[in-house]
Amino acid sequence: MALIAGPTASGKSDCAVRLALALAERARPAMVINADSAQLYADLRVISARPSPEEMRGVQHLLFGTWDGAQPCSATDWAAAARAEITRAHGQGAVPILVGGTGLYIRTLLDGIAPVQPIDPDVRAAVRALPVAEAHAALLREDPERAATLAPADSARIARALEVVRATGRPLAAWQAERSGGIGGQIALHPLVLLPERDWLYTRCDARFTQMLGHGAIAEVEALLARALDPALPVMRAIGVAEIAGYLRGAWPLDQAQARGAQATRNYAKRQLTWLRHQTPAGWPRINPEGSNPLAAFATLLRN
RNA sequence: GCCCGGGUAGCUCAGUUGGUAGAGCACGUGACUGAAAAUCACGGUGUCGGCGGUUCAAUUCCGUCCCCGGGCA
Repeated sequence: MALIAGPTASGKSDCAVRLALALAERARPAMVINADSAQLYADLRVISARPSPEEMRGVQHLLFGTWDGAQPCSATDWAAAARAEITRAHGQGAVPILVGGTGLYIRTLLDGIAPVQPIDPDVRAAVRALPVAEAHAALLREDPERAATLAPADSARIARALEVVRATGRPLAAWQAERSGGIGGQIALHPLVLLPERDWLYTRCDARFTQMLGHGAIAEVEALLARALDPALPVMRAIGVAEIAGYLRGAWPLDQAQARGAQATRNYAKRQLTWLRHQTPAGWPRINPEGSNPLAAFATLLRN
């Protein structure tokens, strides 16, 4: 299995397609599997920069736009879906090529994750309805050990820790002592991390968001808003949704929406770079995609 | 030309009854175990428009000049 990880706008989709075509030339079928938490959703074609049929160049692409926005996709959900596709590819003698920028998804697939059972929806709803300060206070009582390790403003992690103790009766740390579901030990992994230079990447982030606005992003967000989904859902929090929604409701002009969207894209790209630099095994090769040939990193895979 | 208001961090602005300054955002660095395009933590931003004067000490007071906005002519 090949893995191409990189921040937004780093050109990783194109790398994946080129690798797939190179493999096909050597009579080895290959398919691209999405490891991006936004490109997964059917509602986010333009705004997530999902590759177009032309960009796919005849290479089979899986898990792109296959998830309905009304349904949140957790890291475990994605890992299960990816595992199934990888198994099927291997069964066909094909090489799966994972592409994406969602570090937690990739880590969950390879290393597994704490086997916490699904949380009771009522418990989850109650916890998420709490203001952070109250949730933190509750966590100090119910799981003081975990509370001590979290910043009092870290709403997402505090809510997670709290829903886990409440729904399972065990603190999160107890669950996290174990990891399950990882396939990293069972596959031959050929990873590549794209670490572009900052200015180059930011310029591309800006250009990309501007381009989206001219290619149907506004209509796409309009259609998404018309579904009247829970604003807390992952689809609703994708970059560009809030920015364009503000324009549609008249809160700010289009150029503002563009500036905000580009800004959010850059901020996100920075977070991804930090993740990729430090959360990824040191042994994984890293390259600057600007001006270097990514296929060189897959020499052994292409030789076999 | 005259009268107001304003010139402080990359941006928007606060502030100092005279002891060389601060928020948000941007930016940088980092964290990351079932929402991760999420959620956080930390960090420095600096000729306080220029030049003079008063003062032990001026970003702050005074003078003058420049620039921006508004009004009057």
